[in-house]
Amino acid sequence: MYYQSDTYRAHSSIGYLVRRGASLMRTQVEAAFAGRGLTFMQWAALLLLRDHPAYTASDLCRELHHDSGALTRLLDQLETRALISRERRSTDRRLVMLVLLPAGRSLMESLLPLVVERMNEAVSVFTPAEVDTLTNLLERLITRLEVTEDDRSLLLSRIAK
Amino acid sequence: MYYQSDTYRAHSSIGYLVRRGASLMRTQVEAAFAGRGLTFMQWAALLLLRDHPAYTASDLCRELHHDSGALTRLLDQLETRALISRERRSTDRRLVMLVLLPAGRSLMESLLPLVVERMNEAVSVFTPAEVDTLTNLLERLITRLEVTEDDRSLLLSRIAK
DNA sequence: CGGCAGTATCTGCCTCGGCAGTGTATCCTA
DNA sequence: TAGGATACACTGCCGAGGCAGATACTGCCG
Repeated sequence: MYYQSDTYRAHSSIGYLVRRGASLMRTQVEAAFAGRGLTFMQWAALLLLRDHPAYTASDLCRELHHDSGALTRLLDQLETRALISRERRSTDRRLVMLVLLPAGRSLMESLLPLVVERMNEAVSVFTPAEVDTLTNLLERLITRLEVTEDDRSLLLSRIAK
Repeated sequence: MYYQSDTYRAHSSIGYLVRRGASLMRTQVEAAFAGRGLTFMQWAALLLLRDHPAYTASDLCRELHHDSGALTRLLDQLETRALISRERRSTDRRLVMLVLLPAGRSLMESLLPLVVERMNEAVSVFTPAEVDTLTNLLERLITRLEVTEDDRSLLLSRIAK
């Protein structure tokens, strides 16, 4: 039992800190886009599509842990700007293959150094070992929370039946 | 330089991890409210008001690092539910003093153990020392990012003049 | 072949929060 | 002491994302 009810304060709780940190990191990354009008999630989608040319929309949804409805609209915007294209796969017409178009790739690659620079500024107060530690702790926290989330949705689906 | 452009991957970046963690923590905390219809931010506001009875709206805004417009609406909801009350201070009529009403206090205190339990579940994969480390690293990250944010807004206000 | 379950994508609806602007009160300074 | 600067709370507007349901497609099993 790390936290106790009678000494629990918002500002020293992981819940508050991680939320505040996420908000600041988002601002930090989006500042690197400098008027190019990308959101953090759009950026993340482009980055994943570069490394995984064979992704479908649901792959992306799963990897980003993003709402499927929100993802559809996000892809609409990227497609309108001709950064990606959608293509129904002929063998399974439910699937939409996503392709990073040249414009999308070049935009992504021109922004990447700027984003990396911002990220390095953010972690510039840490030693490399500390960044490793922080990364590791966050990964373990996420893994832990995903397990309980799965339990919960499993439970809900069982109740539904 | 911790991150490099040619090896940068979304999933191992602090930016992605902290965002994902914040989303999961929010879900985790709100699950503890079990149909009582509180949001994470409303909860945080009630918690701060318990510890600081003399807060004004702008105090809360500053402590929560929350948008002032969003905070006004959040307080509207809490006031409608008779959890808090607003009172204009007579000596400085710009200020709105916030008071945690008995209903708000009892709701907060009945939920607190549940929230603390959820938080403890979240950090149950860590040793106490590791939670300390994570807390410390997040606090330093936040401090670092707040500095650059201040620089930026200072710059913007200078440009405006 | 027909129905049924499961999956992928998309749409409508709603809430939350960011941003810019408004009105009012107070402070500061010439 | 008048007038501008600042602070505080609030409002309108808009975009992002969560949730539930609709639609389209596939695969399975009788």
